[in-house]
Amino acid sequence: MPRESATSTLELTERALHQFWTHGFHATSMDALVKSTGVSRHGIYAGFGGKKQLFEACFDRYQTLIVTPAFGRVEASDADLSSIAAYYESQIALAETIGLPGPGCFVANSSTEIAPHDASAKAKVAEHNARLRRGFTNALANERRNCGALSPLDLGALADVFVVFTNGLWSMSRTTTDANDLRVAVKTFLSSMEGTLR
Amino acid sequence: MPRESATSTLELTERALHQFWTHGFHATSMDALVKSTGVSRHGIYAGFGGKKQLFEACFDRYQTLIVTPAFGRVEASDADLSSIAAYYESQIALAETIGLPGPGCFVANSSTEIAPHDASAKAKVAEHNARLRRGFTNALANERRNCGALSPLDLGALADVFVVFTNGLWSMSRTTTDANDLRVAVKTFLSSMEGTLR
DNA sequence: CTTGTAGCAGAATGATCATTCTGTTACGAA
DNA sequence: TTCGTAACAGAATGATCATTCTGCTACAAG
Repeated sequence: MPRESATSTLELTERALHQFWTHGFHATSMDALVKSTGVSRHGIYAGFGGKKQLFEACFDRYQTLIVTPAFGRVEASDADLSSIAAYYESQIALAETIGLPGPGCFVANSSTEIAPHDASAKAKVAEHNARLRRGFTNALANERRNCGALSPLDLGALADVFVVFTNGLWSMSRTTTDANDLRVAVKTFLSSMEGTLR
Repeated sequence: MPRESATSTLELTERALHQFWTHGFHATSMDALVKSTGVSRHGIYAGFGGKKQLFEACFDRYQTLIVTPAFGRVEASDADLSSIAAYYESQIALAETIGLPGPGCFVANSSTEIAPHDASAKAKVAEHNARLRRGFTNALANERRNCGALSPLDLGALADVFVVFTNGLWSMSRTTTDANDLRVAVKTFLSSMEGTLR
């Protein structure tokens, strides 16, 4: 319930994203969007065309607002396992700030709620997972080079394990009340993976 | 669209479960339930009280119909890591039979779609995850005993990693088209975990 | 001030959908 | 056959909600 209304398209999608993220697509009424963005129905329809289009615009907003700031370090050319650890920590800290149990991952949520019956949402989810996979592969390759391991490990397969774990982690953050549980799971997982890379 | 209508309460919930599982709660109309179960609105309301209650009954049905047959082996007193592998394989094979991308896990789906705004659904999801955790802890304890490892490993933390991975796996099965990707992720994950247990 | 325009609030519209209601049918018991 | 009952199909109800529409307001340009 912002005091001021959104003054730009970017700010509008940001506020809409917050609604969709925490309540889901179906449970977010047009009325709730009008109230939370401070923008009139007229403004929303003129700017986006409808609820569905506004929802889709939120995907891109989520990438730049949430994913990139946290996951960017994993995609950096000098990223390694510690970058992945930092990524998880920043997301857990964020979830903690918002309050646990949290809203999880907007993309993963959309994947279960919308994607089964919507091709464009499905494509956006697939693209997001591909991004994660690329980033993890990058960091894992660096890590392996750094520690001088030479075994012919399938980094792609390992990256997939990270993608699966990541999806599961945000899924768990929707029911967990204690951020420490998430931290312990991450720590345990990462030290196992570290052992595997050696 | 069954030719015959459901003749028992159990059969009714089974068919309703299929609808809710594949389409979600919101996207399953009362009309769809009437058509797919072959039971009249009157019958559904007389037997359950409403859509919501029917949905809740599906949780228990899912446990006995899907979870227990597959996860029971992990809960057996002689379970070990191979039981966990068999569990994953049976669920992947099931998803393959239904067709990928599949409906994922009914409980996890409900966790994102319903649980945020429904206490009873939230409790059922938490209970399910606790069940997974207990089962994995059991199998991991056996595995460690069998291979004679003595290091003071936190099995609970390791079990949590398995719970997270499991949630992530079913989440991925909603977008993946190739069951082999899931199998590779499982295989890679399990061999890492095996190394950790030694 | 006047006029034009952009954006607003909130009322109408129309669709969808859970729930309830109404008649009808099938069928077993007497 | 004749009740009585149970369950059916599908129409009415009422609520919710996305979308559209209708005036109104604020304000900038002249």
